[in-house]
Amino acid sequence: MAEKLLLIEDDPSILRGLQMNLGLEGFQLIAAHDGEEGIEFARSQKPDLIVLDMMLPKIGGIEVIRTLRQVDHDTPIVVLSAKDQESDKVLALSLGADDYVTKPFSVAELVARIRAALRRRRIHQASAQLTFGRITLDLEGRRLLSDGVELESTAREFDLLHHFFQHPGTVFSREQLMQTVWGADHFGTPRTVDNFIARLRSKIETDPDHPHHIETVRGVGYRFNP
Amino acid sequence: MAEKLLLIEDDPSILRGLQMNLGLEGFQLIAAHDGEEGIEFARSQKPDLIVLDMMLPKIGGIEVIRTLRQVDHDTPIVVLSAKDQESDKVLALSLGADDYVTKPFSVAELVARIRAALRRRRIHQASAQLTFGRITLDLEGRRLLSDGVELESTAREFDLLHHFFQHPGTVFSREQLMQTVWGADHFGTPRTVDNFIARLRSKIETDPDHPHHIETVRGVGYRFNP
DNA sequence: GGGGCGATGACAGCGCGGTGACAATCGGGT
DNA sequence: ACCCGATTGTCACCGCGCTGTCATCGCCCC
Repeated sequence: MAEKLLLIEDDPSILRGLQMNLGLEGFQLIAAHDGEEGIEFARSQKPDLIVLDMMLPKIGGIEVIRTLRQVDHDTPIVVLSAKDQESDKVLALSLGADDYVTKPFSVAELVARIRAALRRRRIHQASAQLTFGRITLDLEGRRLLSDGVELESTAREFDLLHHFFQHPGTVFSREQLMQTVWGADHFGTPRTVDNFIARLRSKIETDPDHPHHIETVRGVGYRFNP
Repeated sequence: MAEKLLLIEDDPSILRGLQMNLGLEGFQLIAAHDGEEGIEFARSQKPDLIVLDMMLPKIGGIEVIRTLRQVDHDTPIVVLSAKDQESDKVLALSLGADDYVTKPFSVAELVARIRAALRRRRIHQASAQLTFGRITLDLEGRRLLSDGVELESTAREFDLLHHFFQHPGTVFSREQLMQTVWGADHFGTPRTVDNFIARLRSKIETDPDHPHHIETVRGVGYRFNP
């Protein structure tokens, strides 16, 4: 366990957010602040996966991927980039990046992609499913199943429920959920969380008026019960 | 409460500054003047967090981190260093330091990072439960359990009992409880405390008329007995 | 027996969460 | 490029239950 990730990210605030969130996810982290450092650490530290921001001072992200892939074809690379850089995306993937997340991104999505990339690379046979009660999350297909039959769920709904499934029994404030599911750089009212909770309840709860799985903790936030 | 910090700092003037400022923040302080002393005190004194200056005589900061992490992977380490030592920074973090502050630093920033590191560790700790007798507080789920079955409890009730659990056997005046549980900026009558004590007693005491856990100390306040 | 302190039940205010409607945004298809 | 539907996010209003205060009663200690 305890996969070692190399984060190549020059923006200190995003870096801190990543370190905190990915740290909580149980990853061991190494941080590089520009492309040069990134290449150096990729060689010296042998990370299990590299998270690379395309917007870098000095050497650009494309150049970093090219250099890395000259000596190492195996370590998965997950790329972060602004959403309008479509050309970068294609180029990065063709150079050997494994996956691509556009900013602003939710930590849940990033984590999902990191885990997926790690899983793909290893022959790690862990079940790509999380099940509590009659509800199952198919992580690979990003599908929500109840008793094996699919329930329609949107991206946010899935991410939110995924986060709850990863931390059953723990209370989260609306602010915490905003941070981890919507992303550290997202700004919005806490009320939005309520709405998605309501939508999830209407789908997964047997009796949405008396929810069992997603419980309200008054004055604090919400808790997921298995 | 009163977290114990170990300061490893050879410069006497910086050390004095840290002692004064961090002392005022309510931390308990231990000072080591070089790396050897630091390692020794880290082992003997079991501090809650270590503040480490990278510029040290004899053994360097990197070496100190490496040595500390061989036996102890948990105690957070916050590193101080001159701002141009970028490589040290990354190396320190990859060796297991938790956070990094560059000199010249503001005390406010250092304090913020210390508190963040302490909080992160507390969250990360597995056993988020406090148990006395048949009563258990599940801190992650914010649940109050008696013999393992959940008792309904409101936010305030939980916070108040949580405070008692953290200081068993200590008498608190109503004013102190108001300050710590309700918050320093809260204004209200001391009678409110009585009410919440009564509500807690009715829930957790076997015989609420002759309370055992939450004892009245006439003329003073209340005390929690395990 | 008296004074003072704590216990407790009642109650009013309001803060908090639930929810439906709507606006903004995204994305896919033609 | 345009349109249309789905998704996402915000707002406002409603209703409930927590919270805090008061008044009264009881009890302990002097």
